[in-house]
Amino acid sequence: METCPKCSSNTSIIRAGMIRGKVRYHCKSCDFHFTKEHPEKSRPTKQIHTTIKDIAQVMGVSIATVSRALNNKSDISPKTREAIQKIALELDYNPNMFAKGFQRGETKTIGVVIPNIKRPFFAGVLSGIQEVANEHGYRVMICQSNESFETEVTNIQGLLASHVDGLLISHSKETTRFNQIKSLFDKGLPMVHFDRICTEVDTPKIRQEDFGGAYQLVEHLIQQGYQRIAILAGPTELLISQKRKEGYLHALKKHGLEIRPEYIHHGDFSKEFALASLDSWRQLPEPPDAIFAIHYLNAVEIIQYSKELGIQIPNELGIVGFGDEYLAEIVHPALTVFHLFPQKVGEVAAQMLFRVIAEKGNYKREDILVQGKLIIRKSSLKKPKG
Amino acid sequence: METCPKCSSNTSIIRAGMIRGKVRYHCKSCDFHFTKEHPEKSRPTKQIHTTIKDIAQVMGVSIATVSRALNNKSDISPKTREAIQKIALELDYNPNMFAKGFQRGETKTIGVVIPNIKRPFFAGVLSGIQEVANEHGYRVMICQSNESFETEVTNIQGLLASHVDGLLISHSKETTRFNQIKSLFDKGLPMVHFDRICTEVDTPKIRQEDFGGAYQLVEHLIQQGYQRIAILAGPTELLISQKRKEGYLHALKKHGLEIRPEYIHHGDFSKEFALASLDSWRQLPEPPDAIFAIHYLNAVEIIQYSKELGIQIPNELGIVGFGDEYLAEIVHPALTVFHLFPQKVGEVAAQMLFRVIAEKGNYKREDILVQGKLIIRKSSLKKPKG
DNA sequence: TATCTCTTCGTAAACGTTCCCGATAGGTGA
DNA sequence: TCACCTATCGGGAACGTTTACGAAGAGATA
Repeated sequence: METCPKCSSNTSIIRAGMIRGKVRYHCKSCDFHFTKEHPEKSRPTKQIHTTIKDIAQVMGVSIATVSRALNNKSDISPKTREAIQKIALELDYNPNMFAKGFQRGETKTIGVVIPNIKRPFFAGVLSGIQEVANEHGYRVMICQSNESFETEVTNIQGLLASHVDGLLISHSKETTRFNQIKSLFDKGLPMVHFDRICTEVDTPKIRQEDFGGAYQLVEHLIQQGYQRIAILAGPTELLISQKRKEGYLHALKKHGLEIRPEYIHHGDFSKEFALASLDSWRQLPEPPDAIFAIHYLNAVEIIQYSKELGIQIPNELGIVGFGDEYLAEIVHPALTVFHLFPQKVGEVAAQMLFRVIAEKGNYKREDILVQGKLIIRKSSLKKPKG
Repeated sequence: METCPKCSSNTSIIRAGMIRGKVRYHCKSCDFHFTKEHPEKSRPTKQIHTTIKDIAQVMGVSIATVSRALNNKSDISPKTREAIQKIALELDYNPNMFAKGFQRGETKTIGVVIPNIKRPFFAGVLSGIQEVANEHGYRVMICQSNESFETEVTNIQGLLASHVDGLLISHSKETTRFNQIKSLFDKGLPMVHFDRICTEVDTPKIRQEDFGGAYQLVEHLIQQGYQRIAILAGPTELLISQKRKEGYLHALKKHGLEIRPEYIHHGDFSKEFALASLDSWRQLPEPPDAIFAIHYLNAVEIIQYSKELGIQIPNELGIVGFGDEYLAEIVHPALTVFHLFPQKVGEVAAQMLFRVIAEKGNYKREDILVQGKLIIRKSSLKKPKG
């Protein structure tokens, strides 16, 4: 016969069914339900983290005092403060950012959404972001969309669940609907766009000198005496694609050159696309005498392929591109590029985000253009140098 | 005269000093201290996140029920569950991972410590880690040490404060003391080392085929007829440096070639180091006729510099390297490399970490060697191909 | 009707931290 | 001695979530 844990009676106990696999009892005299308990109380889990509670226990003070000591707050005597800090050091305490963030409503973490880490541009951006974030005492959470809209949405969802304090976004190629981030923006989540920006939301935007760079590259080609300049552009939807094409068109117009639609190819940056474009251009009655590739890899691929085909660079064909410096230097002939500063983009973007976070919504929106630099090498030097 | 909020007396109130800028009172009749309160109760902060409490309020049920519904637990009727899930969707709810992690003691976040994101190898590793982490529903927090021991320690400290569930580490060049991670390991924090591993702690280690790759590269050089093979190694402390050198030495020994100390240069992977090494080797009475650079960038730099110096590659000087495929293909002459699979390394490392996490300490430690692949190109082809 | 059963829901504690507010001790000046 | 003061400490609520366990009710069985 069982005993009621409440009134200690053992005469008025009846069985009252099963619950969660255990027998349930009912004490009629005090009207109390209960189950048999199992005497299992082992907590063998090794404790990885020291808490302020541990410190409080050791010191014989309250957790409030420990908190004050560790955060250098007032209302505490220097002696106590130092003693606690010493113990904290000894016990190898470090604060649980989760609990901290949880209670203060901020997590000291920012989220970054990019298409692909492996692309040197984004790796550089990340490096810049990291640096600035570290200076501000923030951690960085990174997600890749792999150019998939769906993944991007899921990623942002995940970052949001982790309660990031802010978001740095560079959209995937696929992304054309922005209701998700629009709603986040409306809710007041600090966000900054960079590179692959989105014009439909009123966030600060960090961009590279796409228009100006393209303009400078094409103008350089024209000054070198090239007349029939083709452009190997990216996907039509991509903003950098549009901007760089605009720079290209503007340079042509400015210098009175004809714009020929057959010289304008849009593609997906793949090697196949680049080579096929070159093939098709060569079959024109008037093939281009220079190519502006908005992606440096395509430019490099064109150079390699031209060598295979026996095309003389830069005399028969001038080539310029956007982007990465190192590879451009290595290829033969070295590639004239408009060099961008990925790390700088990351730094500027992160700094902007921290401004937005600090100013709590009432910031003045601002767009920033990170300057690039024209680097002239042999792939476009038709004239003798000088 | 003030009124005591406890006994409502207003005759026995005396001032009792100041506290936190406010006047303090003392009621003598009920022995109660109090301050004047300021009637400020505004909460204008826009709410970014919906909580289960919000849902519970809307539905008129308890938060426990909401939690059960959203986590597909038992003890709930299908009708209620569906209704709650519908509301949750409408209210755009997503769970606060912080609170969740906080209460369950796990954060669904892993930390990664690497020397530098910008290096293609690590970018590739990260990409692999990300992918596997996503599959497991984990988020990734990344830190760069920038090859600084101090930064590395701080980073790990920070990740720990964020209560990551596990750690993936590739050490900086500087790191020679491992007491920090040793103590973490002893506390039971799941950890996996990759690439720049640490032999002093009994963690699972993911390595690349350093020894085997170096052996294959050098053997290939020997088979091509090169006799005086030099090695451009990295810092002595670095394990990959040691392993690759061992492979080099083993190949020489196996084929009966003399080991010449003057052919072995240790450095910091910098361009200056590579060029200076080539200069110094050329001044030897018997300069090397082939160079094995354990870092592909050094190999590429040697190729470029050799061209400047008018050295014929591969006839006068054969060159082979470790690493990145794309750049190796682009350079002229194309570089023979032992290709590694960074993404694979990341995937394997992450998978291993999740195994460790899942098996809660009682896992069997295992080291994994991620296979590489010898890719022969022109920079080492002395003999006509075939 | 008395006893037993199962389903479904609510209550409350716990996680680690911060912060508001009151408590207490020891002063000072009249 | 009484009114007043300051410095320093503790108690406890709050943050969002999960979960152990009890409550309530309906139905089944005797």
